[in-house]
Amino acid sequence: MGRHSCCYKQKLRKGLWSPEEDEKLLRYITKHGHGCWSSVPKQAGLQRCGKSCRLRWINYLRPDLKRGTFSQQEENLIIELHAVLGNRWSQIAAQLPGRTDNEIKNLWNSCLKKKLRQKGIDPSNHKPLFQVDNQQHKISAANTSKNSVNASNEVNIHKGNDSKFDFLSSKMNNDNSNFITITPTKEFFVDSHESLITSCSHSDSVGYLPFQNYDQFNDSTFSPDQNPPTLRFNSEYNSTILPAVSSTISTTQMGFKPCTNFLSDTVQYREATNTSANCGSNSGGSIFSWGLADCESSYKEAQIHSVESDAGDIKWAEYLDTPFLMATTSLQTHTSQPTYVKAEAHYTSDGSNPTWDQNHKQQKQQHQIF
DNA sequence: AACGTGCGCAACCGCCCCGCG
DNA sequence: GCGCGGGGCGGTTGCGCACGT
Repeated sequence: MGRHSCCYKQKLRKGLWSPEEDEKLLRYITKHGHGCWSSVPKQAGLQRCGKSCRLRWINYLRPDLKRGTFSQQEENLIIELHAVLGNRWSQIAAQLPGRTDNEIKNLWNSCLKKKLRQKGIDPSNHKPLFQVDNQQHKISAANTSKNSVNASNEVNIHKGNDSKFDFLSSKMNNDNSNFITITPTKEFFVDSHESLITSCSHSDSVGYLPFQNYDQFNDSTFSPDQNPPTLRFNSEYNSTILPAVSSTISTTQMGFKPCTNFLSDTVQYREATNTSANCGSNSGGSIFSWGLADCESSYKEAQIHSVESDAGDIKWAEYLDTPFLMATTSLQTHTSQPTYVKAEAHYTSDGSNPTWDQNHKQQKQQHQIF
């Protein structure tokens, strides 16, 4: 642990790299590749430690690096990814071609955190700052609850003051259980644009229902070729979402919608998702894939089917590795039968618009999702 | 012009993980 | 199983620049 042995060696330069050093390192790696980093400085004739060389190469000399300021799309994407991945800068950077983890980390610490706070968002958990107080309130309520609810089913509910949401009524159950019953007074959506239910299961991520941005709330009827797809829960359900309170995180799994979209105004958000789509196509999938669900391009087929396993069984890694969008949420009906919905959006690199899989109608009937 | 302040960025530090002997 | 070294990552620092007073 601690310092690497190379750092103890004498006469090793530290600090800023000179153009001559850059030139030496660049020339060496271009010709020989880096191989074992610890041997690079010696071979390249540099008075640096291997780690320093590696860092310099990765963060500055690499030929595929993108220079210049971050675009709005990139910033939005970083925010969304951070909501999912937390401070896993290398994983975030992996989704932004030409950007380094260091660059993204710097941007986050110097700029994005500030922006989020200005928008009233806690950058550490992507929740509205005022919700922290509410959350504490709910935790107290939870402590009095007799019910024990699997964390994998937890979801926080934030009902904004926005009058647009009077189609939903919610109340705490009278029996002190930690449920909030949501009774849609008209059709109740899980919408790929607005994410009525959102969030992710990542350990540090906090999910909630971002009701703040419902300008585009879509109450149109679902159509197979609707673009983008909209998931809608049957209005006949008086749905209970489990549970209303959580001491830590919400883990209802909703892969296709990171919980940060409300940060951006609609235009920005659409731009961001389009970027995701493009990147997803370029990278052949991975984490961008679920972002594709929000996009209006780049994925071709989509299908909805139920998930047999518990929501908690769905590993976050699946979101990261799968080439598909996966949107999973749990919704417990009055019959106490959880309904898990998993949406997969298959995309292709040709940028064509998505279409729903042909059998989705049958599936939606079977599971009474729509 | 001089000074103070804030900010962005490059680089370092410290730790963890993993492979190897 | 253990120690060591390399690679990698996230957190932090400090330099240099821009800007305001």
